[in-house]
Formats: sequence, C-alpha cells, structure tokens
Amino acid sequence: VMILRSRFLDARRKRRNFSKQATEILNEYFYSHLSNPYPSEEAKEELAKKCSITVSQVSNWFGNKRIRYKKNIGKFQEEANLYAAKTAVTAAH
Amino acid sequence: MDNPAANWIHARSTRKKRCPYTKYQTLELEKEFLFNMYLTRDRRYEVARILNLTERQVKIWFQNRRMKMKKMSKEKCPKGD
DNA sequence: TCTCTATGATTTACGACGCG
DNA sequence: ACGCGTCGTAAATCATAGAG
Repeated sequence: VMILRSRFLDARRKRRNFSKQATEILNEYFYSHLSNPYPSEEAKEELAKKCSITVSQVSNWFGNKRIRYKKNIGKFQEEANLYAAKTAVTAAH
Repeated sequence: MDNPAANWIHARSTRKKRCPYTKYQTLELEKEFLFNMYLTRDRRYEVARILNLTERQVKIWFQNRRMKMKKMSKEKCPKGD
C-alpha cells in the first residue's frame, strides 16, 4: 500500500526521456504553431495519444518548451528551421 | 520575418519571485492540509503567523495543494483511492 | 566510468473567470 | 463589490537520465 503510494510520489525520480518519435511529434506541433503554441485540451489529448504519454506530460512538455524557447531563441533556431522545413514539405503535399 | 512570433506571453513584470518554502514550512502546511483541505480565516491567520508566511501565501498554497491532490487522484488509480 | 547539461516534473505566484 | 473557489499557466527549481 505505502509502496504503491510512494511509487507515484517518486515518479519524478524514475522518469525516462520521451521517445525520439514522441519528441518529434511534440516539436512538430510546437513549431507549426509558433505564433500561439497553446494546444487546446482536445489537442493535448490527441498529442498524448499519438505520443503514448499522459495529458499532464504534454502540458509539462509545452510549459517547459515555451519558457526555454523564449529564454534562448537562438539556441533553438536550428531546430526551428528543421521543423519549419519539415512542415513546409508536408503542407506541399 | 516570421521571427520569434513572440506575441505570446505576458512578461509578468511585477510578480514576486518564487521562493521555495523550507522543509518545516512545507511539513506543517501538509499536516494542516491533512487536518482540513479548506482553511477557515482564523486558521489561515494562525498558520501564516506560525510559519512566517503571509495569509495570501497560505491561501494560495492550499489552492495549489488541492489542485495537486486532484491531479494525483485523476492520474493515479482511475478507480478511486 | 565520470562529469555536466538537457529534460521531465514539481513548486510558488498570478490572471482570468465563476459563484454565493 | 468582496472574497474565496478552480483552472491554466509562467518562471524558478528540483532530480537525474543519459549524452559526451
């Protein structure tokens, strides 16, 4: 009982980085909505499903991404260009 | 260009910087929360005085704590815990 | 193997809005 | 109008996975 409880409380310590594919999906959304990177609850649920993570994890990811991007846009420029090009190609067909 | 698209957010200029509470403060707040999730005005005054926090900080701590509890019960066991 | 930094999660503090 | 409620978030900080 206490073991199960502490397992949740310690979740932060047992985290794993998200899969490459999940990060890819999240970044695609972020950079294709750069003018307003605030997914709705429904969009979060869809992203969560596609990434096989929870809605809270999607919220955490966007919260961290927005602040870290804003704090150092330069550092993310290469990444931004990469995803901008990717979505441009996708949009072309 | 389609630069930083930096429209988003609110550069909260006059916001108080986040100040992590001490272990003692957190422990006492948790104990109080265990006793009752909602604070009466008198209780809030006492807790704030004892922990050297403002009443506003105590009020907000309880609001946040309730949201945390809600999040935990939602994500943990969908059954009921 | 051993540092560190990038990353996911949690903690304070509000703004916006709801209700009695 | 007041005052406290929730909800979603910013920003700082924590903990450590894991890249070098």
